[in-house]
Amino acid sequence: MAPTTPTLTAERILEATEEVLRRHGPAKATVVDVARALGVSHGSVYRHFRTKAALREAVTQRWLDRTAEALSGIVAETDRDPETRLRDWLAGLFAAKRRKAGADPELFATYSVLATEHGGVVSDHLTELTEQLTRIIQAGVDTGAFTTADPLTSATAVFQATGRFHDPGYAKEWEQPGAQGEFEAVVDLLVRGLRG
Amino acid sequence: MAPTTPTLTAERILEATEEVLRRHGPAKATVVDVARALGVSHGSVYRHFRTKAALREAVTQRWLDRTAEALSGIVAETDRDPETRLRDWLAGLFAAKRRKAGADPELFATYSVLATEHGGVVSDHLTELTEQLTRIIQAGVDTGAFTTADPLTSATAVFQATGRFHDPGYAKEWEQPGAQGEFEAVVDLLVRGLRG
DNA sequence: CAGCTGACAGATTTCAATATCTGTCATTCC
DNA sequence: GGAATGACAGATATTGAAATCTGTCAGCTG
Repeated sequence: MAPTTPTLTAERILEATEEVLRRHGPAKATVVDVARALGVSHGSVYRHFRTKAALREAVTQRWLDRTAEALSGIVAETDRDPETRLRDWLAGLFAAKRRKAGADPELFATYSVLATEHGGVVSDHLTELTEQLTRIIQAGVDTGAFTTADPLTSATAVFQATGRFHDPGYAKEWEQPGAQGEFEAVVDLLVRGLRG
Repeated sequence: MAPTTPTLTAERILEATEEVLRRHGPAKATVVDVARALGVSHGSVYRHFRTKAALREAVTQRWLDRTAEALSGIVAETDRDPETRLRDWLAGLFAAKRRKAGADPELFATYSVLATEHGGVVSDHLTELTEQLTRIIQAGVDTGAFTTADPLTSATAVFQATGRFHDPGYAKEWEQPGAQGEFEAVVDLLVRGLRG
């Protein structure tokens, strides 16, 4: 059959939006640009997303969800030692962020701007990650590896204490020589604290 | 004797600069404004500071030095228990930052901008604070309260892990309900880790 | 008729002319 | 004579008019 125009879906729009953001940056990426990239009028984009802000929010959520999903595997490996899983989870988060920031700094900076624009989805993302951490710490309490009165409080503390190694605001420092060692020192201290 | 025009000193210029920054903000504060506030020509200001950047850097350093000096007292109290001093030092840093940010948010935001403009003095400031922390932790190792292979590494880890409670970038969150509790949870975890 | 288009009003951004500022230095003032 | 001034050139910031964008919707198209 002859090549037919693919249907305009939300997913295709999000892909085009990411591409436009990569090319133009957050300040200059317009809905008209996205429509042009798809070969449709900008009115069609508004059929799928009520506002430009909603479109940007959706593309931001998509990006954050990828990170959360990549880490959820470690949470699910309930046969493995909780302390090792905790270390792997934190190292995985740091490595993923550092890799993204290093591989395409401009796109990373763009998503950092989008994230500050859409506090709501970021907040949900952080809640999701803290939940994952809570499950690993709870597993450690169950095996006796960790001691804590409240796994959620401890998970929040661990997540916040490692903020320097996952908060995009610190991205510049992730490539500096001492960063990996500093990360390990913080994790060691926190793990020792959890062992109680 | 009759009231005479006070001599134009670097200190008077720094005071006027802070006032101009408070009034106009970092983007609109000019050297001409500072000179006008002092009733002199802007050429006279350039006699004391080579460039506008040097003037801004000096006023930034002055501000950072006040924080470091306020905390140095706790380091000097060598007769007190190191764990308590560590907790007091961290709580003092958090309280001082939170108070400044709450009392005059615009001036605080202004100094935050200046700080990012002048990485060098900030870097020195952070080194100074980490040194203070190192001395407290070393005291704890000496009394047997703390266990660590390297007090400087541990001090760096403690300082970075508490970044959310002193880095100006997080100022908005310091006034939120849970902040004090989250701070205490992080400090408890870190202190437990230091006890080893 | 479900989805797409493009003209439109109001909001936002761009751009170039204009004004202000930075940093220098020959001259003035005490 | 040491400190201060103010005119100046080049750099930076402000402003307002013109261009573009956002979001809507009546009508087109397959």
